[in-house]
Amino acid sequence: MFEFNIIAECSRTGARAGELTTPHGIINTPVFMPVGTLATVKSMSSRELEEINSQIILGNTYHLYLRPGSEIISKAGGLHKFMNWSRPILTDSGGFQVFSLAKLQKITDENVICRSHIDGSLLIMSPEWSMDMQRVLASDIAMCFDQCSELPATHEKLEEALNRTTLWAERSKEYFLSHNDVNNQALFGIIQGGTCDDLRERSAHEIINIGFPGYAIGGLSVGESHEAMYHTLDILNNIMPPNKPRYLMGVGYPLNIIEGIARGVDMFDCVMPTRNGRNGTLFISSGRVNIKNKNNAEDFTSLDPECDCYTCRNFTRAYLRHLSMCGEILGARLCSWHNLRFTVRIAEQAREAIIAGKFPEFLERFNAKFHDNPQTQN
RNA sequence: GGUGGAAUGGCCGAGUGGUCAAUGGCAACAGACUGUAAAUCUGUCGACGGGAGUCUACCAUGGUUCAAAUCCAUGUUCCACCA
Repeated sequence: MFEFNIIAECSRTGARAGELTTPHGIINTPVFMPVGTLATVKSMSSRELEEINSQIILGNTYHLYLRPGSEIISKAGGLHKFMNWSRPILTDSGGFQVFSLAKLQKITDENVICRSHIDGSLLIMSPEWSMDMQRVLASDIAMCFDQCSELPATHEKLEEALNRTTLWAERSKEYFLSHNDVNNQALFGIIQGGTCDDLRERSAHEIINIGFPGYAIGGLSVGESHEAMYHTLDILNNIMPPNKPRYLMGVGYPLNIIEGIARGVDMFDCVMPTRNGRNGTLFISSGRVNIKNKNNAEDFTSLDPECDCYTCRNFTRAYLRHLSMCGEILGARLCSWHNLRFTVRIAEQAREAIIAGKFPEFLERFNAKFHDNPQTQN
C-alpha cells in the first residue's frame, strides 16, 4: 500500500520529484501539506482544499485527543470520515506539543505528564499513547512520538532530546507494528539534533537504523537562522536514504520550502499560510504583503496577478484590507485561501521544474523575485 | 420658566490642588507569526528634539494659589427632573 518512487531528479541540486502511494491516493512530491490541527484547516472546507489542490493534510494527535476525543473519532469511523476528507492524512504524534506546551508538563524517558491546555486536567503522553490515538484517527501516515527542542539550545539539551527521540522511536515502532493496521498506515521516523552537526548525524543514523518507510526532519524552524537550517539539511541530504520520502516538519516559509526542495526534501507542512493569512500577512510572487497596511486601502488591483487562486481572481486588495481591518470571517478565509494556494503551488511549480530539468533556473528566478522584506515590494 | 447635573487627547472614559502630557478601552499606524494554547501577540499613538528637555493642552474668559484638568466667578453648550 505504501510506495515511494522517484520519477525525476535534478542533476545540479538535491531536488527530486516523486510519487508517494498511500491508501487514500498518490501524492505527487514535492508537496506542501496544509495543517488541520483540529480536523479542520482553519476556515477552509474540504471542497475548497481540494480546489486548491491540497493533496494531503495534517491532523494532530494531542488536540484531537482532547477534543472531541478518541471515542467520537472512533465512532465516526476515523478522521477521514469525521471531517469528510477523502485524500491522504498525516497525523502528528503530539511530539510537537511536548515542545510548544513545555510549561505545562514534565518529561521523562518513560513519558510526558502533561496538563491539558484547555482545562488543566492531567494526561500522560507516550509513544504507545500516540500510536493508539493515531490508530483511531486512522491517518495514512503516522508520526513517531518525539521530543523537539527549541533553538538555541545547549549541546547537552539537544543530546538529551535526541536520545529520548531514538528511544521513543523504537517504542513507537514496536508498538505500532503489533497494534496498528500496518497495511493502511505508515509510520515515519523523526530525526532530531538541532543544528549540531554531530548530533544530527547521530540521530539520523539511529533513526534510519530502526527503519521506517519515511523520515522526517524535526527540530528545525524553531528559532535558528535560515543558513543554519539549510546547513543542517545539507548534512542530512547526504545521510538520508534516497529512496524514502523526506519530510521537513513545520516549514512553510516560501524561501525555506524552495531551499528545502533543493536539499532533497519531499514533504513540508506549516501553519504559516493559514495563521499568517488570518493575521493579514500574505505571500505573493514578489514577497510579503501586509494587507492591513494603509497603502492597500485604495488599491483596487488583484493581490497577485500571477496567482490562480479564487481570492486573486475575484477580489481586490482594497476589499481584502477592508475585510481584514473589520475582522470579518471572510477576510480570514480569503487570505488563508490565497496563502494556501500560493504555498501548495510553490511545490507544484518546483515539481514541474524538476521534471522539466529546469529546477536550478526556477530556484534562481524565485529567489530573485521573492523579497523577504515586506516594505520593499508593491 | 425653575432646580439639579455634566463638559477631559480621533471616540468612549478614569482622574477632583502638586507624583498629570493626563489610567483604561476602542479606533488608527506599524511589526511579529514556520510539525496551531494564535480571527493572536507586540510596539507607537499632542507638537518639536537624537536626548536632556521645551512648548501647547482637560468648553471659554477672568480669578484664587508658590502650584489648577482639579477651587471660585461669569458665560456657552448639553442632559435630567419639575412646571
